[in-house]
Amino acid sequence: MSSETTETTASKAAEDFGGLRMTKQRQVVYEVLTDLSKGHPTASEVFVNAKERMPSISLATVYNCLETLTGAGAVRQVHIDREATRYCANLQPHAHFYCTDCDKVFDIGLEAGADAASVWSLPPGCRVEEMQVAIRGVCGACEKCRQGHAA
Amino acid sequence: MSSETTETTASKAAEDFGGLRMTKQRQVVYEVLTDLSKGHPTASEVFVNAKERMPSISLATVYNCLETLTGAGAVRQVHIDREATRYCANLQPHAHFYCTDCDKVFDIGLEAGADAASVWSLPPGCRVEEMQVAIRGVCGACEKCRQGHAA
DNA sequence: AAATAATTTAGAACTATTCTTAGAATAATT
DNA sequence: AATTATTCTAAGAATAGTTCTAAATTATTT
Ligand SMILES: [Mn+2]
Ligand SMILES: [Mn+2]
Ligand SMILES: [Zn+2]
Ligand SMILES: [Zn+2]
Repeated sequence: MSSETTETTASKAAEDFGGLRMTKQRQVVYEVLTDLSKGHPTASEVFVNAKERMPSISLATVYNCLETLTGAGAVRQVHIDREATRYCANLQPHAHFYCTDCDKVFDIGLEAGADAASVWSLPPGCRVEEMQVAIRGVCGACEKCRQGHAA
Repeated sequence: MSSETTETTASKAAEDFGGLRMTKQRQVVYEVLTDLSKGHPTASEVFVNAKERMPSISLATVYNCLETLTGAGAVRQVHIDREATRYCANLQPHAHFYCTDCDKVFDIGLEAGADAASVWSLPPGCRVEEMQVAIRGVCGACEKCRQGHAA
């Protein structure tokens, strides 16, 4: 994952994203994302975590960095309804499952060999650039918990 | 446009959505939606059109009606990134294609016999309640237009 | 009709995000 | 190294979409 000669494992990857200048704050934001990626944090959540690592950083900078990293393709935005944008460092094609009970967001991988677009009858001549799949429901843990309460 | 004994074909359907009280303004909002459904209008766009049919209607009421109709399942919200919520009266399961060139939103039907969730490896035990599929790209018309310019 | 409940209206308030501007940091050039 | 040009950050103002509030209107029940 490193590109130069000496690299600590912490300040890894992140530097070769389309000739992006990797500033300290971008590094920090990116690291927060890779660390919390499974949590799909919002900008404010990233801000809280980034501030622990770099107390001087501002919310505006976090927004700037997130936008820059998104533009560079290092990070992806996740939209669930019209809630605050969440961020995800998982670049594999995947869907998002939002549990309406615990408010958590889970990555859902593609079935082996499947193509996400294949089930949709897209009109000929159009060019697909991106696909966002948001599934809302109740996750396994919460579903089990519910059955405990009732029944 | 009447509500009493005689019913025009225009003021159809809309009244039996889960015992919803079909007020004049809900009727108007619903009719705007069925008329402009293919356009996937935003709340403000619905407002503009509703005002033509009922000049007294307010934006707040349009929001209220849209929420009520959504709750009753008469209408569906469409979320494209974090842009303004759009509304769609097409209740068939379908995806949305958003053209980044002309800003239009198109309904994309399921491939015959296909199941939208089947390509995703959902964890066992979870319950799916809704699925929003947003595809962004360039539509056929705009793509053709582009080829005309360049090349 | 009177009382009660639901709905609409107009505008204020709210929230996530974007924009603006000035100054600090960094890079490139001399 | 000093100068210049460029990029980046910080702080707060501005914006857009939406939700909330309270009063007025309309519908329903008693
Ligand atoms: Mn993800
Ligand atoms: Mn639609
Ligand atoms: Zn859950
Ligand atoms: Zn187009």
